[in-house]
Amino acid sequence: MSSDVRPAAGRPEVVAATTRLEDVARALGVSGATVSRALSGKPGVSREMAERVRRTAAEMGYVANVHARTLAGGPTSVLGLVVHEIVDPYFTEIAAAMVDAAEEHGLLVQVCHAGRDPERELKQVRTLVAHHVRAIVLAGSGHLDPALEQPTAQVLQGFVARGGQVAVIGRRGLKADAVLPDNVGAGATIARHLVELGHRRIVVLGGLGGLTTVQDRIAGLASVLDADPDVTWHLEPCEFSADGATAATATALDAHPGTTALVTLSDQMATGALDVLRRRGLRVPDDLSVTGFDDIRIAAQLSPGLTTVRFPLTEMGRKALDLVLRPHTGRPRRRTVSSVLVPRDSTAAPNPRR
Amino acid sequence: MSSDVRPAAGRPEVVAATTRLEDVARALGVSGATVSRALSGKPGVSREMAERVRRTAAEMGYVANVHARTLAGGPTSVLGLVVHEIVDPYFTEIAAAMVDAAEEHGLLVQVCHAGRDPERELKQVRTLVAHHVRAIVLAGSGHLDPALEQPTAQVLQGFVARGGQVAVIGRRGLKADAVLPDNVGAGATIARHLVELGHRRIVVLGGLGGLTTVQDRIAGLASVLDADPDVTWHLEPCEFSADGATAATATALDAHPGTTALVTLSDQMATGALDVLRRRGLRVPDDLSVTGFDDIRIAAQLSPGLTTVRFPLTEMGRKALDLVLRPHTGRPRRRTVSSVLVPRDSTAAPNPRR
DNA sequence: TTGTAGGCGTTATCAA
DNA sequence: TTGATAACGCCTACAA
Repeated sequence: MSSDVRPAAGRPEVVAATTRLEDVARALGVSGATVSRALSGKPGVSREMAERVRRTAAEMGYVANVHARTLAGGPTSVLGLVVHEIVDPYFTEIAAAMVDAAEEHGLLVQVCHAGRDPERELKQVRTLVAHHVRAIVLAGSGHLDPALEQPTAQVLQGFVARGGQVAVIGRRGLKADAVLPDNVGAGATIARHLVELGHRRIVVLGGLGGLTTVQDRIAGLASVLDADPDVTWHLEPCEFSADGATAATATALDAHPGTTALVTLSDQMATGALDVLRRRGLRVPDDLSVTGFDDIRIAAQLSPGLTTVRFPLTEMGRKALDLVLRPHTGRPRRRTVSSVLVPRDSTAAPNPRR
Repeated sequence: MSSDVRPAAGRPEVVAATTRLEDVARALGVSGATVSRALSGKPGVSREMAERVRRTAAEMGYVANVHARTLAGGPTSVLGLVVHEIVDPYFTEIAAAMVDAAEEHGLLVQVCHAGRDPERELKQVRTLVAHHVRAIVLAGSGHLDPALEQPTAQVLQGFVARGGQVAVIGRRGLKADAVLPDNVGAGATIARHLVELGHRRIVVLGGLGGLTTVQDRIAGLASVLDADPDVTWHLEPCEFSADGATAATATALDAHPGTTALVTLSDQMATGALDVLRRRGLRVPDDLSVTGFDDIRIAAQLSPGLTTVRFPLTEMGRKALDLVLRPHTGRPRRRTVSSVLVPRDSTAAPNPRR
């Protein structure tokens, strides 16, 4: 007697067992191989047979077991996405774009949270690899210290070698397909905007954390600010977060009293800075102009509306998915996305009375 | 010769094959069974053996193949989360909490986006079921029309019958473990706050969309407002979104000129309303008080800070994970979470000059 | 305490 | 065009 018979049911089965490939095959009196081929649209099955199989499978409510399929070497329908901070709207918008776009392709996205910790990131990537996801997308700044990226890079390399796809967003250290926001250009844009408004004493919040994004944005700012002999600017060491900005803003205000413009390296940081200014009774932009980066959703809802440089986050997410879904083996492809200045009410010409 | 030997490497392997259980076993000179037991903390392995295995596995960067494990009957390490809108901070915070908490348990979360569309939701749930996720969490309001929920309910029932776990957040129609925000209570809280401030002419934005959350919040508001004979209030039909609020705010202002307080059913809606008021040159709270629901992160960052009722979103996410991870079979468990009034600057006593 | 062997549901490789 | 049959990598009775 075949061992392939489901547990005999003396009484009616309570637990509706999943219908398997075999069940469909037996119902049709054909082999599992045929059903498999028919269902995955592979050649080697007659038109009518394929049709019959499909119909029966549908009637029986058959859904392939993803694990069995993957184990046997079939294609995976899951994508992995690793972000630094899920609650950060910057990543949320990217993630949302990917989840949406993935759905259009019948794919699922596994979201991981690395908290800017290289070790945690490594662990997440390892997990995704173990899940045999079809592709892995890493979103968020890389680290200046290559040693921190090395282990991850190695795991990813193995993943790619085994047919996996990899793409990164906003990360230039890893040798992979990349969607790269022009952070240097964005920095220059912000700096130009402030200089044109007449600001000559500027404080930039940032530099801590060893992130390439931070470095690039600062480099862009410096390229403009350093070129103008009338401008004095200071880099106030600050973590790349709202809380970091809260702390650094207070320090900076005390250390550089003549400042007329405060540049933060992200909209998130700007919210922290605005909080402090409000508590101190300083008016924006009358007393101080403030700027951000990214143009996340809330930038427009803040009051005053935040002047910032927009990166097309949704587009970036979709582009990454696109890269990852269009396999290729040559050298890494790069999609640079540039920023657009979004002037709002948080910047103005410096107040002459100060 | 064992067929279990990896492709002989005449030259150094380029393709780093995944290390398997077997590889770890061989490295230690033990059987796969021992490694399996040691790694999954099962009894039947000596303390020191277990320790050696764990160390070696870690050194070799071994991560179990999820598909093989699941196929062999092991536990699944993936959770499914279906939310209405990923970009909505309400869901983002819940999702973040779940992803984080899941990681602590070595689990991954597959995030799905249903866009408040029952059919799309059904499809997402089906996909998750096909992926044999360990548990499915549905976050977000249910529909007033039970017929819309029925197909999903049925699929979930089959999932549970096969050992799956299900929990919902903020959804009372489905027969499953649930984390239920006290929306009625929150509505009452907001209404009481406004009445106590002295408001007598109030407009509530909401009612469209057929969502239970909306119905409950309105019921809570009504329970207080209707009880006060001095209060006149109107329900302005409005979609449950920021854009909806934008449109409805304009209409409501024109239709009910004497209004002193504008109640929106979510913080998101409040941002839409505030936008309109700002554009119309109306000051909040001097000309009009405005309230929200949920206390999502940006509520505090708006200017004026938004008066709202806080639901502990992070806690709700973790609670749902908790329910889902502590299997049980009896009747559905319910965890009700109550709200707290968060008075900020968007509400004040009505201006007597108006 | 440890090892052996069979099976989980598919896909892929051969034959037929 | 179809059908056996061997992987895929792990878990778990059962044996030792």
